[in-house]
Parts: sequence; C-alpha cells; structure tokens
Amino acid sequence: MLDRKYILANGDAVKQNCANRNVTVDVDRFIELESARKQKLQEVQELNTASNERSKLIGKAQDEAERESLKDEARALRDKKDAAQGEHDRMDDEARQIQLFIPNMAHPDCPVGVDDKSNLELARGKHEPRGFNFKPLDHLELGEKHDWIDFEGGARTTGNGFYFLKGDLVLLDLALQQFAVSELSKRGFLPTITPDLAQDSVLEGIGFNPRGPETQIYSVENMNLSLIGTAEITLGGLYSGKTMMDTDLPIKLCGISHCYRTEAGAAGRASRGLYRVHQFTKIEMFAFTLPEQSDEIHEELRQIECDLFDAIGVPFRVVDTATGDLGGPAYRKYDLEAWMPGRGDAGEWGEVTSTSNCTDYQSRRLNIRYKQKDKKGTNFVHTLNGTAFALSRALISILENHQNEDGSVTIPEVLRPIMGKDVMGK
RNA sequence: GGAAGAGUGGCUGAGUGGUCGAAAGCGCCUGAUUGCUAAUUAGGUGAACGGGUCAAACCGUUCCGCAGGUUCGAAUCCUGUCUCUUCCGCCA
Repeated sequence: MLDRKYILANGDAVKQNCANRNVTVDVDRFIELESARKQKLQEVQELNTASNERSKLIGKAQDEAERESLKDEARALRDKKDAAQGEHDRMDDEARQIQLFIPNMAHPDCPVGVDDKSNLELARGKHEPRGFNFKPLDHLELGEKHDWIDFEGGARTTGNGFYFLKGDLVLLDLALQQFAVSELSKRGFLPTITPDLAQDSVLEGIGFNPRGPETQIYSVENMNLSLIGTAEITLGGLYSGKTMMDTDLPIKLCGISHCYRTEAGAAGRASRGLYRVHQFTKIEMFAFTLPEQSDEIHEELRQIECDLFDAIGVPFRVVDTATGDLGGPAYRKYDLEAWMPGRGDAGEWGEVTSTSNCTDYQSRRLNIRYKQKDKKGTNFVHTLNGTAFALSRALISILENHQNEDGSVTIPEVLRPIMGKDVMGK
C-alpha cells in the first residue's frame, strides 16, 4: 500500500495513477477520512495525557477523599478518551479499507494504457521462431504420443485441470529446476524451499484474498491455512515484521515451491494443456533491496530471465507491461513471452515469466524495514520478484520449439548433462 | 496428539498493580586517560505513530509474544491464543 502521508500530499497524482491503471477507488474519501482521523488522534492523545496525569497523582494522594475525587476525574477522562478512540478507530478502519485498494504508483517510463493492448515490446531473445517443414504438434499431442502427460488420470484422481507427468518429461522438469537453481545460486540467490501452505494473514499481507467468491486461492477447511499461489507469499512472510541492516541488502532468494491456483473462470483454447493448470512447480526469484537499488536489481532479474530462456534455446520477446495490466503492487513489470508453435493456428506468444518491482508497496503492508548504521529510525525495503521457471509453461516452450518430425524432442544442450541424454521420445 | 515449563530491549537477565520504557551485565557509540593493537574511566545507547523544526533539539501517544478483560492505573491480576523447551505417544 501507499504511504498515507504521500497520498495526502499527492492526491492528484494518485488519482491520475488510479485512472491510468484502470482502478476505481475513492481517493477523495480517503483524504477526507485521513485528515479527520489525524485531528481525532490529536484529541485522543490529549485526553490520554490528562487521564494519565490524574492516575499518577492517585498513587501519591494523601487521604482517601482526595484519592476518590481524583479517581472520579480520571474515570471521566478515560470515558471521554474511549469515546474519541472509538471514533478514531472507525475512521482508521474505513481509511484503511480504501488504502488497501489504492494501487502502487507506476514507473514514469511505464507505457500508459488501460489493458494489455498497450504493452510494449522491448526486446527479443537470441533465438527467432524457427520454421517447420512439417506440421508441428502442440505439447498435448506430444505428451499423449509419448505418455508424458496424463490429464485424464489427473481429472479422475483429483479433478479437472490436474495432471500426472511421466517418464522423460519428469526428468526434463527436474533438470530445468536443477539448472535454474544452480544458475541462480551462482548469481547470489539463496536456494530456499518454502512451505506450500501459509497462514491466511500472510496471504493478505502480500496482497491476496484467500477466501471469498472471487478468490484464486485454495484454502483448507477448519484451519486458517491456504495453499500458496506463488513462493512470493511464503518468502515475504518469512521476513514480515523484520528489520534488516542496510549492509545486508540486497538479499536475494531463489524460492522453490509448488503453486496452486483455482483459475476460476479461465478456460478456452488458449488455456489448453499445461498452459493454465491448478498446480505447478515454480522457481522464483525474490529480492529485498534498498530503495536506490531496486531499479537496477529489476533489470538484473529481467536479464536473468532472458539468459535462462536463451540458454534453453526458446525464442521469446520482452514486454513492458502497461499501467492497466500491472496489478496492484507493481511499480513496473516486465513479462517474457515465449514462442509457442502449438498455440493458435500457427503459433503464438505465451507468457512464461514476469518480474515486478513492487518498491515499498508490499514491505509497508508486511512491515519489512531496514536500518542504517549510525542513523536514527528505519525505512521500508523494496521488494522484487521474478519467475525463473514456471515449470508447466517452460515445458510447453521446450516441447513445442524443439520437436522433430518424428515426434521426438531435442533436449537443450545445457540440460543434457543433467538428463544424461540428447533426445527424448526417440 | 497428551503433559509440564517458559516467552521482557541487539543479546543474557531482574522486575512487591502506581515513582517501569523497564535494574544489572554484555555488546555498541562518544569523550577522557595511560606511548605500546588493550586496559581503565565518564557518559550515551530501542521502535512506531502524531506534533514541531529548513534540519535538529524538543513535546505527546503507544509498544514487556499476540488479542481481549479487570482497574483511576497492568510487564505485574484474569481469559483466550500463538511460539519455544522438555517428557510421553505416533511416524516418512
């Protein structure tokens, strides 16, 4: 969330930002409430001071009569204070409800537009989409041919949208994980396996709503636990309420977890197969940084994503996400879209990674701060996240781009030593 | 899952319902001192929020795991809850 003082001081900019991001929220009402709340707080504190002063005198009172009259005074003051406090809390609650829906400010270079049509292509990967001198299959057809993917069994066992992976595709999945984790630890990211469940309060802190009609989250009945949609949730939770030293920043983590999403309301040809599923494994980059570092680290995350997809020989483009497509917490977001020959009639770009600089939007909610040596006070860190590999979609991109006419798939060179073979499905 | 015990500042650890934001020690910072990489000594040393200031200083409120309650007043009493330790049970 945004700083309340910032909203009060920059009302017009905040309103313009909401419009750019296609978010409807009553900023004026927030400003009205917050101004009134601050005045009320002043009143509460004054009453409390007066009440505290009386109470302290009671201990030193000489006789019973004096004591009783002081008690009456103190009690009356406390009642007035409680009443004022109640009013203050009501204003505070309502202001907070609005504040939670005010999105982060957007980077000045961020393309302005209300939806993904305004996204801007920034760059391409090393590999261009290849031509096929045969009719390429999509990953589902390849998966069925080799018995690598079993959606039918997944549906029977668990439900629609769940799947079993088998055989060489499992080896490929694990090889990708190992490759990503090893690359990331070379670059200073601490490999971290997180729980797949988190408390509802942690989900709310990151900005997810775990229960309710429109939730994307699976929750556990009779417990305040939910299955995580991304390791961002647990990694943020790990540091919530913490204060770090500036010299320890940036902290870079490589989270490994399963991700669970209900994907309510999503269906259709574009969602065929592994593209949109209820469970997948993800290797996630996460960073806590000083404010002045976050732009630079964001570029680093983007570069790592490009390097990883270049390394596995998959063509992609980098997209600068438009204001309306950013989501609440992001200040700026880059997506990598991989070429997927099996999508649409003759191939389409499909999102495979996403990296966001959330500045202090999440850390303010989660109360994650840093302290500078020899300086009073603390500040909020900046948080960033980025996908290394979302395994389900990375698998699609490899199967479809590296398929051969006989239905086999050439394994990317960097994965061959890990898998111990050059071709799968031969 | 059952039983018992414990949760206090960066750490260790004291704390009879009022003078406790909290003793003491360690650590850290600043100064003094001794010519020897350290000792001695004096002082200082938490955070959030609000006010104030160019910035400080400064003033106020809140915080002793968390949330409630009793009371004029709670680190201290009561209730709930979470976490940790030990013992038992179960188990990949």
